[in-house]
Amino acid sequence: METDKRELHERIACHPLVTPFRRKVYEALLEVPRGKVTTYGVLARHIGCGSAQAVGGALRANPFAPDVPCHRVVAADLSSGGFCGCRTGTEIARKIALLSAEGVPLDVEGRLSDASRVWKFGANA
DNA sequence: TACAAGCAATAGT
DNA sequence: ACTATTGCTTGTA
Repeated sequence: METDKRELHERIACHPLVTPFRRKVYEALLEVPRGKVTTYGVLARHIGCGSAQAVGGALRANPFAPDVPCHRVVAADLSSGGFCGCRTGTEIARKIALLSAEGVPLDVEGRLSDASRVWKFGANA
């Protein structure tokens, strides 16, 4: 039994710091199934934005973590990217652990071992 | 309201 | 490896 997604969506909509753009980012992120990841670029493109940095900026201030699985977002290079505003450190180790617990194989460097684990919106598995 | 700087990135040189 | 580009957020004037 999982959390009511609708409630989470309403929670997002009610948040004062959440702009329409951020909301798109979070909702798109919720479309990524467990055991899969996505990249900043793909996610940005999916929400109609050409800047992955904008996505990064939105996730950096993600007030819904880990309800919004920001840890399922990696860089196009398959590197871990960042987590909770940190690009390296204990937080990243936490991100790796979370992904590993979801069935996503990560290298000891925090890199994705299998590129096919990347979720492309519309390209089903 | 207007302007400038920065960001968990990516692509191209 | 480095620079340029990208769209959005935040802070300051």
